[in-house]
Amino acid sequence: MSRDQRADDPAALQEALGSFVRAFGLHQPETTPCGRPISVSEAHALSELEQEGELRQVELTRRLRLQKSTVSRLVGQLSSRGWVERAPAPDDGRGVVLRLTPAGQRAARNLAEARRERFSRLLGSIPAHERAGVLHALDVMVEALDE
Amino acid sequence: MSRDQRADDPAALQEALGSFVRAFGLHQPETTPCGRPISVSEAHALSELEQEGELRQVELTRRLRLQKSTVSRLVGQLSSRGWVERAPAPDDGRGVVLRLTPAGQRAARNLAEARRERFSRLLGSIPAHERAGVLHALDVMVEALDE
DNA sequence: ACCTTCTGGTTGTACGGTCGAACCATGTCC
DNA sequence: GGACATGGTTCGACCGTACAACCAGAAGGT
Repeated sequence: MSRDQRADDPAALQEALGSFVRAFGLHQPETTPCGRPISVSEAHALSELEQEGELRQVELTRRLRLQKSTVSRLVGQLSSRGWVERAPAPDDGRGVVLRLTPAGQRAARNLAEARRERFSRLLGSIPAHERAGVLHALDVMVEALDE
Repeated sequence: MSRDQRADDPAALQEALGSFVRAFGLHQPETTPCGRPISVSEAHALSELEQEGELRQVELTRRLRLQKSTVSRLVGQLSSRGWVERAPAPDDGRGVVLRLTPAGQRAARNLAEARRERFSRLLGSIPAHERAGVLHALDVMVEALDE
């Protein structure tokens, strides 16, 4: 099948993506694909917080694309694990600022390490000269999905 | 961070993939990304059955990467919607052979159509000069996963 | 033949992530 | 200052999934 024909057959893309999602275990969101006893959403939250240092809860909601109620509970779980601190936002009396505790930073690093191993294997299966293109393509798709 | 550094960092891949999964709404498995009142797993099951015509239940379990109990219930739901028929396997007294009913075939076609539209819109949001690259990147990833 | 083990399916139970709605407090705008 | 919008929390419900127990049929060895 030629390249142009494939571009006109979006179902093939869905097929491939569906297989990918299942192969990665993403259909079971309560365990991370890396085998850690932590949910996918929690892992993403940890990752965002580690990267940003501080994050407004509403911003986390936006990035995770969840309802605010869900994020509230999610943060509550992370907090009761001792991984996240909530502080009142200095510039907005309604807001909450989230930050990782030292224990949370350790957890995030451990998680990142497990993730790194898992994805190293996947990345290793991608020819080196294709890697940048794959990453760029995923960025492009996310951007497209936001419109 | 330069492009090459990023390309060799598995965390970047995870980042990109995580964003994509969330942007696509896959973190909410009880509604299909196409906005249909049908779960992602049901959609996949329908798709597999449409493609294969007939499928042993155990084979569906394998393809969907679910537990057999989950698939049993899943099939029960599709059956009570009148979309799937169960018949005893001719060569194995334990087995169950699944097949789409006419209504199920219609549902599968409708679903495929909705999916097509969704992906067409997605493709439409991707700058034309990026499309070939994105399609190619997806191919590469699927290939990498099959190893 | 018989016993054991494996395999495909079903049912019961529990868990957990997500949403929507109701509600409160605070910010914003006319 | 009143109306509306925004950030968070809590409550209730839904649903997909796993695990375990169980049953029935197949497979293989003695």
